[in-house]
Amino acid sequence: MAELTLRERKRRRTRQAIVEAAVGLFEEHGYEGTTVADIAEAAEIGTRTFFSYFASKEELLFPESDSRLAAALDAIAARGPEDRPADVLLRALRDVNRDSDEMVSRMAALRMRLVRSVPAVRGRGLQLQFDAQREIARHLCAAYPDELDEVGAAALVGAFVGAVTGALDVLLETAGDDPAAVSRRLQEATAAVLRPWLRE
Amino acid sequence: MAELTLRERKRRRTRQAIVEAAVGLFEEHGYEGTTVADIAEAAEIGTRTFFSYFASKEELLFPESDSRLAAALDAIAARGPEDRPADVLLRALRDVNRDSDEMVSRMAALRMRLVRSVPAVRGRGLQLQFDAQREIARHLCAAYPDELDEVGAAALVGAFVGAVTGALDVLLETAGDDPAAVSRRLQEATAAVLRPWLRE
DNA sequence: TGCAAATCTGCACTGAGTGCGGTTATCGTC
DNA sequence: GACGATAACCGCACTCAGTGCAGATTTGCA
Repeated sequence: MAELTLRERKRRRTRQAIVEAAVGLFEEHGYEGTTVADIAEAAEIGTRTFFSYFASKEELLFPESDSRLAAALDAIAARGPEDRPADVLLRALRDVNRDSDEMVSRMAALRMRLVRSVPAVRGRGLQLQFDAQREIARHLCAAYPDELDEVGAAALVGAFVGAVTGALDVLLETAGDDPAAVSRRLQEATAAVLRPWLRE
Repeated sequence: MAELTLRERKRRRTRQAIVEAAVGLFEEHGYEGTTVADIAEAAEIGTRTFFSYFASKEELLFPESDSRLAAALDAIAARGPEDRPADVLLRALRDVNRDSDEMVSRMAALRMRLVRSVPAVRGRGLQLQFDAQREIARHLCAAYPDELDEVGAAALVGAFVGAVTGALDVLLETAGDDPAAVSRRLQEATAAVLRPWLRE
């Protein structure tokens, strides 16, 4: 079943070791207080080798951004015949957030903290999000060729994602760290803002 | 009237020289093909001095982001008694875009091209936009204390800015470089997406 | 004129990231 | 099990962005 060659298994183990070393060091000394050389040493690899696993120091923090995008695309693909584009999008965003109930993980919590505190990490995060948005818009446009053109789809997706991102930003600033409460208030706030679209 | 000390005049002149040198070099060799040392040499200053004018190479490209934010805040401050939050925001976004009819300038055109082609520049641009968004939301919330809480305001602003940004991204990809046409189609697309808010 | 403050700049440094080349480990095959 | 191909590892020397410092120069102001 696990048809993994030794090479691949080893590579995964090393990759995991790098991530764990990095998470530990980031928690201890902060992102900017940790050099790639530190991480490499802790993971027992050469500094040069680090860059054959991750293209940059930031990349380390965004390994599964693809899986969140995939979840959103799945939600579009699995749309029902009654669904309007806005319904599909809202479900997609919920699915993505549900997936991130793995938010309990150390990695995800750390990433969220760093996105909010380290400019370089925030820039990278926003960039990835923006790229994902574009991809989602493309698929949504393809799913509703009669109702949306490319520009309209991009605007719609941008509006939804922007609302969620903006609300989440403020929520994390004010609310405590209780993930359930944050999730609930996020649902409330976005539902309130997006209501004009959903009833009609 | 121009009560500028010699020091300040000189400093402005140098700053302008840096910008012009950089724009020329970026157009000729691309952003990543131009080093800070190249820019400094072309502007006839020491490399070290560059960093006393701009904190980083990217900063060079976003000098007046403050003025666009100010335009948006002005629009909020100048709201009429009949205006709903969404109306104010729409006008704010229009004002910001109108200001950027200085888009004819070399600098702005170059920036737009680089934002779309150079990851580091895009990251920085998105980050500045996000920060501006937060500031706008704060003011909007203060202007409508009965209707918006902080989270709701952030969600609303995020939705509007996200719609415009998403639409503009696709537009610039597909449409030609005619600024008037882009501007018109942008208005159409965002108006279509945001319609649910504006009639009610 | 003269003193204080701001500015300019070279120098030495750190840290991210790349290209190259040699070494070692793994793979598939015989 | 041996063997050639391939992939991974990793040191070295390099480029570039950015910082701290300290000395020289210029400007502001009394």
